[in-house]
Amino acid sequence: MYQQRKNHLEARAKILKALAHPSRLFIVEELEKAERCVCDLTDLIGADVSTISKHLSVLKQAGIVMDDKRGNQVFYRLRVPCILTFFGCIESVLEEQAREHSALLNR
Amino acid sequence: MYQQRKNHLEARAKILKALAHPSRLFIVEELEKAERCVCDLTDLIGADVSTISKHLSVLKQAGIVMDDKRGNQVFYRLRVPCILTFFGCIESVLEEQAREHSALLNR
DNA sequence: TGGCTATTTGGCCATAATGCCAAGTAGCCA
DNA sequence: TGGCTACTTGGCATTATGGCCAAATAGCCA
Repeated sequence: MYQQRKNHLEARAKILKALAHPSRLFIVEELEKAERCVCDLTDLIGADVSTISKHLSVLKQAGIVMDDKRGNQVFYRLRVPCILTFFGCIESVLEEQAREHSALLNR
Repeated sequence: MYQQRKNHLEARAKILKALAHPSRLFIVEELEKAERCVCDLTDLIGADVSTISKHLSVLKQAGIVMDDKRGNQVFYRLRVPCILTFFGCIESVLEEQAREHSALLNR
């Protein structure tokens, strides 16, 4: 595997890794609707604030979200608009799995 | 967070997690071109066969690839055709990062 | 300034992921 | 059958992740 390709794959993997957590997916879905402060997301998810803050840091690190401090709140929003279409593919994996599963049941 | 939504997010996260590794991304890209046996992928990636086999098992577990034993070789191929468009979005995250980076440099 | 709220960071523990080697399984072919 | 190749699985060490609590930081407002 050439080094350049390897670097590229690592960069992609990093982004996918950042998305690969239920709470972070939830955050991304919420941010598709509107920007949110950490406190909103914390309430919605129901984990410790520090946990949510760390999730947001992972998403920010990966370039998926950006933050904006206003007063003593920090608002987060998506940096890129395409995450939705992105998920379309994951859905089709899930549907395929469902089909497979029901095919097994109906045998 | 409702239980149903939580389950759905967990299912999505599982798929993303399966993709979130350089070698597994490489495998998916190779399988976009054509089916491959484990030995081909092992040569291309240059890790231990057992490592590749485990990566393939992760992808299979996630419903991304399927296998087909022919003779004493096992051929893998993609189960879903959309992975490419999927990556388009990751690319735009990467491009955005690059823009950001060069903006910082040129300041 | 002091107290309050919002957020981040450090520390710690439990659990999961990665990768190698070694051992096991399965199919071919002489 | 025996030996070879292809692959998978178990075991183990190392490292990364996820979550909480506690402490630190930052901005408001009285």
